[in-house]
Amino acid sequence: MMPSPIRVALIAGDAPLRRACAQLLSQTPGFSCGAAFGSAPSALHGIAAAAPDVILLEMRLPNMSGAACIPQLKALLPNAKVVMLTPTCDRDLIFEALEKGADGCLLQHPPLADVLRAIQEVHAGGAPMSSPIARIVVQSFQRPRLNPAPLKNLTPREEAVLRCVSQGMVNKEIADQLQIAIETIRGHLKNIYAKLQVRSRTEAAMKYFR
Amino acid sequence: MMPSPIRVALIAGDAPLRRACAQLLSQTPGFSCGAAFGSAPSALHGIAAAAPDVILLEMRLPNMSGAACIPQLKALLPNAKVVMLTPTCDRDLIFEALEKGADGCLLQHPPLADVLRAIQEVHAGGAPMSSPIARIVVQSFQRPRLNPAPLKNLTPREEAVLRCVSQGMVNKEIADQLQIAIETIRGHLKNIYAKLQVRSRTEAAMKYFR
DNA sequence: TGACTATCCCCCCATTCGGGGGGGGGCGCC
DNA sequence: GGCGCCCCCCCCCGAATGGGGGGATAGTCA
Repeated sequence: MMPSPIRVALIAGDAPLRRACAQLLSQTPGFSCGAAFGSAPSALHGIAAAAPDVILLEMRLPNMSGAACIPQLKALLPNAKVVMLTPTCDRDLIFEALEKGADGCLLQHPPLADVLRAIQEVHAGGAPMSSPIARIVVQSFQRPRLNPAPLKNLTPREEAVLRCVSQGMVNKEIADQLQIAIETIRGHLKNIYAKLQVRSRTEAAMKYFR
Repeated sequence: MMPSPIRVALIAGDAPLRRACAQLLSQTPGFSCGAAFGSAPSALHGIAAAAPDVILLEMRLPNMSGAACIPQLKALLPNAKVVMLTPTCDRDLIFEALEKGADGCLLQHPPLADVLRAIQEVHAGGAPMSSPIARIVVQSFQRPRLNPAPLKNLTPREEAVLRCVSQGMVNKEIADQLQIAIETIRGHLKNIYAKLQVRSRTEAAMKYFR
């Protein structure tokens, strides 16, 4: 028996892209193109009726960032998955989209065939990303390793103190925890502030946990 | 003309897994299994000689977290790509690996065939991830939006104050910035502490930004 | 040996902070 | 009109904080 096709909605300002996707989806078994919109407002008005499983959303829409309307789409269709189509590998665009709730992110330029696999993948609970985008996303996790560098000149003891500070402990509690005098804590803190170029424990804690 | 095969090194404590991978790699055109190690120390000693393009690294190694030796591997072989094999979708394991510099992350249990595609992908500059892992990674970007929920009971003004606090400002600076009296800041802070169940600005800042 | 650093401890002092009161004005809802 | 909430301002007080000194010990390294 045939599984019911995945209903896909398209939101893209780029008319050729929209037509190409719609045609591809209509012609491929297992997929159906429920609706296609050229702008965010028209999509927000009409998409609920289409009840798509997956929404293909172009990043650059007229008058509006594609990412900006993800929350509204999710509000209308909490179970729909949103796959972004981005023209470039701009980090900010990608991160904005992911933060707003995108479930996947594809480069819209290259082989449209990948779109079909991505739709299946996102519908199955995955998070399809084009290779360069996945790379950017993964690298964003490594960035935090560039930060510890500046605070690597902290001595082990100072780091321990800072860790306590970043947990919200007051000096007395830190002294207690580390089994040293409170005056020592204050001494370490002075050094930490100097090395981190900050003026307060809160600032230091934020630098530590960025 | 035949492109030179991708040289792969294996580091896995799980002997059956290691054997299965090695066999698969040896038998598949375009791949070669340059070396296989059962532990981190043996790998760190012998892997340079193998000069692999891609390193398959099991997360759970005897005596050592697999992620922990990524930096050393990268130091020995700066151009090698590291693909982690994880037995579970444990968020902490995954994030640790990515932070230490892993270039990809696969579930080791299911179809080993994916491994071949992942190796090609990572070698081509991508960041292969199994679906559930990609999903976790993507969701981690949305976490920042899930956090504001608990502190959603903050009034707009309180949130503004807290944002300033989390930037390390002292009360006077906040009062300045928001153009209100310092006493008002202190008032807002009292409410913030009560709502967030904390006792200090540092604790509040950490809750706001964790 | 001396220079250097990490760790630990102590002093003083002005400022800030946290916690406890007390107000007033505005806005929306029942 | 009352009631609750938000935003704003003020008081007091003790404790914590930050910033400035000082010094002791031990280990490393050249």
